[in-house]
Amino acid sequence: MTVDFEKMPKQPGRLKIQKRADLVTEEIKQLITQKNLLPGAKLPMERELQRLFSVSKSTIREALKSLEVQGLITVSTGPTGGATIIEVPLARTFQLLQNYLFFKEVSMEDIYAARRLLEPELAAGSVPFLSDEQLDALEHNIETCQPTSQEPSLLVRQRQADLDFHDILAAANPNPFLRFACELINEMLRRLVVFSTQTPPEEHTKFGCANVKIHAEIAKAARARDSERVRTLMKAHMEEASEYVKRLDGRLDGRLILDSEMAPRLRPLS
Amino acid sequence: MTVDFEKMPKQPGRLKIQKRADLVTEEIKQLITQKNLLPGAKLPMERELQRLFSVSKSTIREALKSLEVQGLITVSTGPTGGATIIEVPLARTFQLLQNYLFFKEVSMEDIYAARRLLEPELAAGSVPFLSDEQLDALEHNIETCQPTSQEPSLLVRQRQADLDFHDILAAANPNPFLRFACELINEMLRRLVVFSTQTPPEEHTKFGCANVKIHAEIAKAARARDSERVRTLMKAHMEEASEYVKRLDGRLDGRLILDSEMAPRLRPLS
DNA sequence: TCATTCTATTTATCATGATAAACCGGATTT
DNA sequence: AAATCCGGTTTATCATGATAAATAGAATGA
Repeated sequence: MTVDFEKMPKQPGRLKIQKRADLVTEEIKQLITQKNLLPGAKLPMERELQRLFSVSKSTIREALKSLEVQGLITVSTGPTGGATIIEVPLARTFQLLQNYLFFKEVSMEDIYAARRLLEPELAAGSVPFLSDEQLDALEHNIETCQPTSQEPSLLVRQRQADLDFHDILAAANPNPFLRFACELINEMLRRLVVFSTQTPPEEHTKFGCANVKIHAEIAKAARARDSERVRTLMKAHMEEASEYVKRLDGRLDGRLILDSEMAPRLRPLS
Repeated sequence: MTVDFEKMPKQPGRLKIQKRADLVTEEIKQLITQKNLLPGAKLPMERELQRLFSVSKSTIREALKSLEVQGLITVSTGPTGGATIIEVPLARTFQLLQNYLFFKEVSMEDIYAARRLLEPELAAGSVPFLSDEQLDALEHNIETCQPTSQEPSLLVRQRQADLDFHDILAAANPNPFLRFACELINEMLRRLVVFSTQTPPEEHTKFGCANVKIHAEIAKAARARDSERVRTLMKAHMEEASEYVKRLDGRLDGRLILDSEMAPRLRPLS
């Protein structure tokens, strides 16, 4: 169990010497993989981990911090406290991914190029798996989305609710990878899209109305379990939305996402 | 600049009290966003950061470790050492993403469902931007892929090279989001696919031959700058590959990716 | 029964070194 | 000119507490 700290003094080759904390992090990861530790399982307490890997307090704390940042554990105080394995939260993954995209200058067109391809397939694939509650939620969401006012804050809320519709569909899809991709796109649109303040609010309202209309059709087709119609409608929806966003001068706000922004993410669904 | 450490003693609401190290991490991130610090820029040295945020050595070290794990900085020793901002490496992002997918049981079909949608569009979009070097690389890659032997290790290498073909195409695409999605898929296939040892090697060879054949056609169409033909060919390629992988009983090895596995990732292309 | 208080446990953060290792740049030697 | 050595700087890791805060569970009281 103890780590073999072979540090060759001058390794001119590729692999750089890892820090002890990173080695310990890897050891713990291997432990998780090998012993098939599931979310909820607890790691030994700090003092024991120190003994286990023969490292000091600071080193084990850095290793735990690493795992915490990666979203693999949470650490709590008190008796029965310590590190608990958790399923990596989607929000955390999104944040880490956003770090990557921060340096890339992703445009709205870039996102929609992928969204156009994925969403129709996602929606069609979800249809057979939509529960009655989810179908209700889709219909209820449409009501919430009904554009009534042109107040700026309401327009933002409306766009949020609009994305919730797509998240409900995503939640029902059995393909975790496709689901993740679409949830990621939704999250990016939700958090990073900013519209030019110059565009007239009427345009926004028109956009909202168009969305509500096609969402209603999609919900109806979903209720009828007509996957192919859902696919067709969603395809049209994506084309249309893509055009609107372009006209409304939607841009992505390129910035790093902070943990503190992630907290209020707790929508009713999953 | 100093952090306001308002810790309300009992906040029954949602947002949990963040640790100092995490607050400092956020402060530094905001610094990066606000001052538009580019890769290569250096943060102040540890001692100064301690003063700047009024925290102890351990806390600032945890904050820096957090940023390091997120791939936003590297830390080096010596004079002119300290934290340097870097572009988040793709490999790091892939690793963090794999942490998320580790708990999700993604199947081969799941990956290919997305790949079928994305790859044809990616390839078509890359065609106008392929440099002569990249076109050469595509053609050269086909030669390397030529299945000659049925030795197991060679079969693995062949599959790797096969994926390199797709990475070359991805590298030329101007859409960073689409590019990332496809590179991620390639990386997952490269690292996590395991085939049943029972399937006869002839099948693998047949798979390899089919790939070489269609790759050659794609390369030819790319050389002719025929985007639409590339799209059509790639679509067929994806359908075919999907079938082969199913027949060869390809599975995804669900495990956590370790940093030490990431080191040898340095292919010739960007 | 239910709510409150107490207490032991464990992490969070700070403090303060000490030693080792890596590293840049300049001086020295070959 | 090139290789080597050396000194000062900075991080890496360890050591060893001390105090504070959170928490689970037991003890207590209405």
